[in-house]
Amino acid sequence: MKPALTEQILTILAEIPPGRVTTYGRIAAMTEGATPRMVARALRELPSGHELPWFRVITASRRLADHGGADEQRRRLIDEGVAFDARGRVAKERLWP
DNA sequence: TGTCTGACTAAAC
DNA sequence: CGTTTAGCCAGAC
Repeated sequence: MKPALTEQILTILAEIPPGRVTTYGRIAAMTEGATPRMVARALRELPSGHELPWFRVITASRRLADHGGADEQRRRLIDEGVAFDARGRVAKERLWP
């Protein structure tokens, strides 16, 4: 039987390479039926202490989603070498896959 | 069961 | 490029 959507989402999340990013919609499309909102929910529900790269998930317009951890997210991406342009967008070459 | 909400998106201006 | 709008669908109440 197919794994729960949440499990599929987290499995995909764990495969995003360092220095690369992907979008809510792309992750959703890789699962068997999840929607971008479900991906967002899955990230929000992540327990603290996990080691999944939640900060490598951005919006379809390649900006950071609006949430409380956006500042930390931007910092961690920059630490990995992901740059933001003057309008706060990530270069599309950084998209994974 | 009905209504509201949200770490989203695509389309229309 | 920005703002708005409708669609989306699983949780919380």
